[in-house]
Amino acid sequence: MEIQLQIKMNEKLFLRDPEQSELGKKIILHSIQLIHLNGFEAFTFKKLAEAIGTTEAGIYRYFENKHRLLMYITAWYWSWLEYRVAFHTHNIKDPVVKLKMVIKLLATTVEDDSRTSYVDESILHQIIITEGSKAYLTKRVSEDNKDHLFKPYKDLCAVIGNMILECNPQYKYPKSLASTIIEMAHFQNFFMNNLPSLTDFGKNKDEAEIVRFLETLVFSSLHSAH
Amino acid sequence: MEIQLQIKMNEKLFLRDPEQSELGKKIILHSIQLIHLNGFEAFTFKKLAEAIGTTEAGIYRYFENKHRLLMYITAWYWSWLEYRVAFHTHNIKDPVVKLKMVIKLLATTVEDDSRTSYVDESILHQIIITEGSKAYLTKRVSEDNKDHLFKPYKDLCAVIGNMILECNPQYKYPKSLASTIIEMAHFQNFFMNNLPSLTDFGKNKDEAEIVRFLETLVFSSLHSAH
DNA sequence: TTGTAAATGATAGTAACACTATCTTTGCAA
DNA sequence: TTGCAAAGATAGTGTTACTATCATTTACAA
Repeated sequence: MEIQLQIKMNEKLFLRDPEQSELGKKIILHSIQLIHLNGFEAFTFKKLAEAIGTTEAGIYRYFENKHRLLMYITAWYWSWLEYRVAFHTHNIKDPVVKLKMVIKLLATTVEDDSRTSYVDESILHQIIITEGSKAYLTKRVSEDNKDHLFKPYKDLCAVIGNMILECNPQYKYPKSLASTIIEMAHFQNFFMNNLPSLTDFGKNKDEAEIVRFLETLVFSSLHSAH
Repeated sequence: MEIQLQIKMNEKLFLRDPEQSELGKKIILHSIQLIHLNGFEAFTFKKLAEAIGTTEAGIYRYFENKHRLLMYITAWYWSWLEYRVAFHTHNIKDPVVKLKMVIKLLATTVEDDSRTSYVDESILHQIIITEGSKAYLTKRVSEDNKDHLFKPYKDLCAVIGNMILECNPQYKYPKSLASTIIEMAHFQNFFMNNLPSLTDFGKNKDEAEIVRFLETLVFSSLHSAH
């Protein structure tokens, strides 16, 4: 049984849909690899074009600029994660169990999903950790937000926020707690690997510890009488 | 009584110490303003030189490149904040009260400190929220870390981590909780103002609510039996 | 089979950016 | 007054971030 997973992306993220052509898929595949290799700052369309075997102009037909490409990639990631969350929490009734699953999905290394041939999810996860927040930490956030370019992130946050409310309908900050879980799942991972003294996981560098930290953080908030 | 506040900076952050000359101080003052105005990506040494009334070459005598200048500014901010934390928690014995003070200092708009003539702290606070994490979200983190360029941030984190342990010596993740407080104080502020649906503060846009959110987050963790 | 349009390839060019080099002037101190 | 560091002035280089144009291939439809 061969299933293809296709994610519908906001059309404002691209000039030409990269999923609709070989060149487009190559752009996604190689940009993820190159950003992972050199970091987003050193990543250029010229290098990307060389890696693919096309020219700069070819890339520009798909993406306005490299920041838009980053936004596309991050949006894709959050959409894919929301799908995974839906899949893995399906049929689970206990909201606590669901929330634990979400934390695990967020904070644990992912394996490449063979149903998406042109995206390597394990590398993607790595670059979202380091580069993901650069998608919105700009002067253009509000404009981009009006074009709904961050919708996948916000949707995921809303899903998690609702689970939090299921756990404790009285809890006052479901959305902020949700965005905290999302961001910290990534930042604690980055710190663990790069600035370990900002975490308590430096010795073992074990993602499972991040999961435990987030679980205590979340569930003591939700169970407390505040 | 006129007191000057001087912060000793790591010498690897600059080529020539900006605090030791008029031009240097102008570079700091105007770079903060320009980054605040246009964002870090659009900020260039040429624009900075024009704003100051000098040339690009003049700036390059002080800072290797604009990323180093950002690192200098953020390091300065964290040092200043650590000083403020020390000042405002001095003579307070109750660690819970101390920790609440820290959260307030982190999450609340600061006023310009008149003892530092060449730094406008209220603008500085704003740019650290948006640009601060770009100082370390790079491929060079580990190298830069070896040169101790993030020491002020790590020191602050350690100070907060110790307060956390004072509150509850059994708590397992003092450093991760500390870095979570620091990052979330800023990110929730950014989200509140730019992507409000990621928070529960969108309506009032009131920093006091961020403080309350962080307090419940922190103290339910510290008081719980986990 | 040919016609047509879309996608791609190939090449060129521009303005801005990120530097580096060099030479001159200024200020101030021994 | 000489000497030296800081700053000013000017120029230049390679790269980046795009835009434009025209030729070639492909795909499918008449």
